[in-house]
Amino acid sequence: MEGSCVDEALSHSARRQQTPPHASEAPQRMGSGVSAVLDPTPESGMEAVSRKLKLSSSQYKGVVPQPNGRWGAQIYEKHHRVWLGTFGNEAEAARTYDVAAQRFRGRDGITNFKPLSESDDDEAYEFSFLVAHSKAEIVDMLRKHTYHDELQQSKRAQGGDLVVGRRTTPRYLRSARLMLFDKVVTPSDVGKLNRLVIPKQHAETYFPLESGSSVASKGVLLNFEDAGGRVWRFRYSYWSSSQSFVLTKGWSRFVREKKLKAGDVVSFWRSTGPEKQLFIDWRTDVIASFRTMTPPPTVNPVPVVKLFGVDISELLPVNGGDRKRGREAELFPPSQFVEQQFFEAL
DNA sequence: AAGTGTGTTGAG
DNA sequence: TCAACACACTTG
Repeated sequence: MEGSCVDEALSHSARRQQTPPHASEAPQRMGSGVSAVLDPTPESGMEAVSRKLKLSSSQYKGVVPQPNGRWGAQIYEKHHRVWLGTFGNEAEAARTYDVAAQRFRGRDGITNFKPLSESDDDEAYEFSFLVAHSKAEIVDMLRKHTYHDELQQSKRAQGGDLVVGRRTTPRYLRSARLMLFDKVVTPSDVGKLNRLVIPKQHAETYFPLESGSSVASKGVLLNFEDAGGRVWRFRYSYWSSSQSFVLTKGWSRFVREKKLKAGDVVSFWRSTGPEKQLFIDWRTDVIASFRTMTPPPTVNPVPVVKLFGVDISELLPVNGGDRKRGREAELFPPSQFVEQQFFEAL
């Protein structure tokens, strides 16, 4: 079987991109794999013996015709073909390939249709589901045609409501998280102004305030949970004088306690669940720590140990960045950020 | 017999 | 990396 090498570490890097480009349109073509375009004569029994039936190739990537008119799906990795099963219809085989492509090649793997899930949330969820399983497991589901069911089932299993009490929510959320945006903090973001400027485009997209309303000028209080499960509350408002969106009250405390420096990166996340809970995380300025470190520098500033239950500590330098994050690292929740770190580390 | 997936090759 | 093709092997 070719499935033996399937479980190696992910081979390709994935770039973070909100909307991966689609593969070209794939207009439906009916019919079986047997090309009969100009020969509608039904093959009956014996003619097939002498006639060499030409299999019509698939319009879909990763899909190959089978002699009986069905379709096979396959993906290549490391010189080897990984067989993904056979299917009665071409598009189904193509979707199967797509799933494998995402699992094997990351978010930006070329696909026939993806993203199928129209909502970002769904897509984020599906991706975390993929990464949470080994390649072999995914391939197995695909071959047995149970992938979709298992995905749904896992959604259902997660589906329970997270009761948000007055306190912190459970720090280990199972639900997938969607990265909203990163910001490299400027000197003024960590300086005396006690505010963080949210780039306008991101502010309007992710933290909309009714423009001109009193709410906008007075601001609203937003809660963000950090990797350690601690909740930070910031005032978020619009400063008309500078025409900018800012986090004010509460921000300086975050800067102080996290020892944020200019050049560090703050990232914002949102849970994909119905609660739309917000998260904040930060990481050190990779370039700066690269410069100041004495021993062979670590590539990864976040000493993530586990990724969706998969121990990747051997793949990542554990000595971490130059500033400690303590036990927070162990508690770092599943997230696309982690996925990116993971992919990029390989 | 029907269906599946591998061996192999050559193109890109 | 990818699909085309032939055919051995498996399954019902």
